[in-house]
Amino acid sequence: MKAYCDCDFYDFQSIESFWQTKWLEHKTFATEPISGGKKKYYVLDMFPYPSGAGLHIGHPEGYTASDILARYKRSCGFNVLHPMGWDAFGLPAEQHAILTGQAPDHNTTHNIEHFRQQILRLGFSIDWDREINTTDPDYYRWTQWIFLQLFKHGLAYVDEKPVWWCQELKSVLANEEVINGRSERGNHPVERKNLRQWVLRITAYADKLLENLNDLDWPESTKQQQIAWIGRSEGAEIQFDIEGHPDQISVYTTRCDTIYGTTYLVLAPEHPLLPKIVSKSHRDAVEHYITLTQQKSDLERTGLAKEKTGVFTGAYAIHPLTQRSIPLWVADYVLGNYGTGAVMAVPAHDERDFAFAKKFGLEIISVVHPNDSDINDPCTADIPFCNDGILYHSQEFDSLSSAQARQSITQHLESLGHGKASVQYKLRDWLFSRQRYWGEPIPILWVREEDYNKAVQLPDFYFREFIPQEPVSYQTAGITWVAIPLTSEQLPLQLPKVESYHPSDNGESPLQQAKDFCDVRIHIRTGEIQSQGHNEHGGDGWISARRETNTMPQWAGSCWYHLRYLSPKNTQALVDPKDLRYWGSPDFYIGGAEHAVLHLLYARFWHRFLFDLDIVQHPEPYPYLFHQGIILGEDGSKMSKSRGNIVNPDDIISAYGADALRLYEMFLGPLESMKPWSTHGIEGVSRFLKKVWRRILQEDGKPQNFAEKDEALMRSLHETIYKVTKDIEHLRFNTAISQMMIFVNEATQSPLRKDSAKILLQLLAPFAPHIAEELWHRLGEPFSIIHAPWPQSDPQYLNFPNSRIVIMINGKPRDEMEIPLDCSQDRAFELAKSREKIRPYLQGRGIPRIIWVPQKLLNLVLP
RNA sequence: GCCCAGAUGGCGGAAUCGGCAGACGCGUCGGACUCAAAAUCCGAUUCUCGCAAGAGAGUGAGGGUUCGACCCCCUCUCUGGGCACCA
Repeated sequence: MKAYCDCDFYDFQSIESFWQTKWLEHKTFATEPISGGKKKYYVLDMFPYPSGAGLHIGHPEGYTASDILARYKRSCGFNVLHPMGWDAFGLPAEQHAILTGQAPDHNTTHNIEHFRQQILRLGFSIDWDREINTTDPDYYRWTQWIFLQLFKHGLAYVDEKPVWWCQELKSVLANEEVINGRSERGNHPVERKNLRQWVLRITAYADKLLENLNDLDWPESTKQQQIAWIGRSEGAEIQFDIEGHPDQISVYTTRCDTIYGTTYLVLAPEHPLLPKIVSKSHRDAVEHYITLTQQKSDLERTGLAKEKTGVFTGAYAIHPLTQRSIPLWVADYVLGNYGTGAVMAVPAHDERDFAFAKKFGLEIISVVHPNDSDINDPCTADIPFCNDGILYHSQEFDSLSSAQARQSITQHLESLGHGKASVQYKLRDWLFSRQRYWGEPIPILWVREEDYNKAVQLPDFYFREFIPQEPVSYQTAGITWVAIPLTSEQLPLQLPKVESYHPSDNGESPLQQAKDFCDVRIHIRTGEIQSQGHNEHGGDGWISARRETNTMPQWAGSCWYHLRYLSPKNTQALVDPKDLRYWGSPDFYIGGAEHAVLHLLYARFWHRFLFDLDIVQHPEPYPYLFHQGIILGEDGSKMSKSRGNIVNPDDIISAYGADALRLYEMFLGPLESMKPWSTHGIEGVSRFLKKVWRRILQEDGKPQNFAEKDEALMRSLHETIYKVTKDIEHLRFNTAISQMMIFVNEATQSPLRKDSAKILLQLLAPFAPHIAEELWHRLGEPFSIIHAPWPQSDPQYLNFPNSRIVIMINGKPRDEMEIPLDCSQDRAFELAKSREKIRPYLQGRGIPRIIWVPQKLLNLVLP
């Protein structure tokens, strides 16, 4: 086999495919055994969803950045793990299946193959032996296993609640998947629907997820988004008695300092007490209003048109501190699923209450005024005073600050048995089931309650392994069904074959069609599962069961994939503890900012849960996270089919080569910024690569006759080593490339030693690995360039005896001079005074004030 | 409305412990090579005035601090992202 590609010009096509083949055959980027004792470095990319459209131009951006780091760290002597895999469950493959009738796994396999080929063409230093695929039963077996652990610990339950339903996708969606009343995928309208759903109790982790954010080295904006999404607020729950009624209304408020300004209460239309307390004369109006609200889409209800609506219930509550009677209203500006679904309205100090009170002519009482101004009459003001201030009209709490009053009033209410401090979150539990085919089957069997109760009494009940303390159950058609989890040995629960992938309109999954799969009988002592259709067994120990037919959402597989890369083939555990101890957390995690509250929140939740189970050692999955910026179209707008400004990576690779594409995406600008693509721009880096080629090889492809000495280049070379190294460490790839361009420009006009040329190739190798590897071998060096130790800059070439300083007059640069490094201020002034350009400024002007910054500047400030 | 990020030549972007603004690349202009073109190489390129030497202005707008501000402070405008009746 050839040692290198052996073309006489820079034939990037042949060179790139030559080295890609060689790297693959030699497993050049396979991790070393963990027993080797080397320090580890784990570089993780957000793995792609293998869509039918193939790689887009944004993929190589993040992947090149991580690859530069991976290659650099290898040269620095680290044992590097840089894996790749496929997040392959999800709607598009299923929609393709519906259109073509082909099984989704068929299409998925095809797409993965395409993605892999495209990624291979970019020359990333990936350990392909660790490739994972979330749709592989050997992978999703462990996704199901983690679900069962959640189930066992009471964190997975079934609920029948209004949920987001997308008629177009024929599936429910999580809160996080609904954007402005439309589906995150496909931008279809969504509506509320009551359905039985699996839900994960992520709210139980709200505080942990919030607190741990402090310890993460993440982009601040992403942390802020998660903080906002979790939406913790501290306040008080306050109980209001109802006139002539035994029940109490509990409200939640963060402003209990304004309680003396409460002039009415508002219940959400969904509030369970509403039908009980509404007065006879108002019943029709209230019922009509509730119906009206239910017909409204959520967009109408919470959308931009925020005209307040509502009706009086005819009932009155009693203010717990003043004993005043205050009217009870129902209005849809109060949400049923936040807080207690009821609020105390303080129109003087809340914009929404103010607007409502104005519209319906309700009373406005001001009880807080600003620290530093007179009291305005809030009844005539245009806007309420919503800031903290000083209390008045508040009995014994007058003249307290809002913050003091919140404490005192909460305590006072508590002593009266009318309230207590309370913490609320915006975060809702994670809706975890989908009525789709192409997802992980939920490994649950449903049995009748009476069968369940008998079974759990048995000492040898087979399914005890993942049983929760409180059974999970639901009722339908008068029958109560209880969930029985599969055991570890029964995983993976594989997707059954079905005739049609069409979802139904009624929220049933396509798995429902697979009768043999759904209708089974189980043996409660042996765990044996049979389909109902054949082998009529009957008899002792057998009970009939129905499979859960919902599947998991796409986010499930990506919640723990960072762990599977560590032991991708392990059949005993999701990750081998020995591998986990060695590799730990990813040292670098890069991906798009669009996952700020989806994948990144869900994965933190699952990982933290695994931490609490003692399965992982670090509470957070991704201690260090980076978002690459979006690459826009040449016109500066987002790339899209409709704009016709999409740049296809395959075309670029064919025209300029993978090295040029990699280099260009890194040269475009800071990694984290949004930046527009430019076809002219890539020609610039392509020229640079050709220039490197010509500086190292003659026209016949043989090495140049290198110089014996290149002292003149030494400073530039060592500055380049220094700057490229520092820039890689700080992910400033654009300026690293600039520095290499500067060096090559200088080396083009000056003698160059072979050793210096080799250093240049090493610095270039992480960015443009194919050309670097090719030239490296033409200079007679052994395979592979990444095994050569990273060059060190020699300080003797960076320090000079003299410094060039700027002389300024009144802050304006007028001259410069070279002086010794240790030059004193007086000496510098003497030298400056006598200079021709400076002398005229000083004549007849008295003694200047001198600003002296050693080694930088001398500023003479004239009186 | 609220939160976060940003605004620098014709274009992408450099330069932030407060110390020569415009590195590097693109584009443009001029030149070399060529019969010619491509490729390559050399030079110029923030704006205004000037033949030049040089002078003045200049980092979204306005103010402030400082000997000195793209950088720090205040106010505003615009752009991108997120949240949005969460009491």
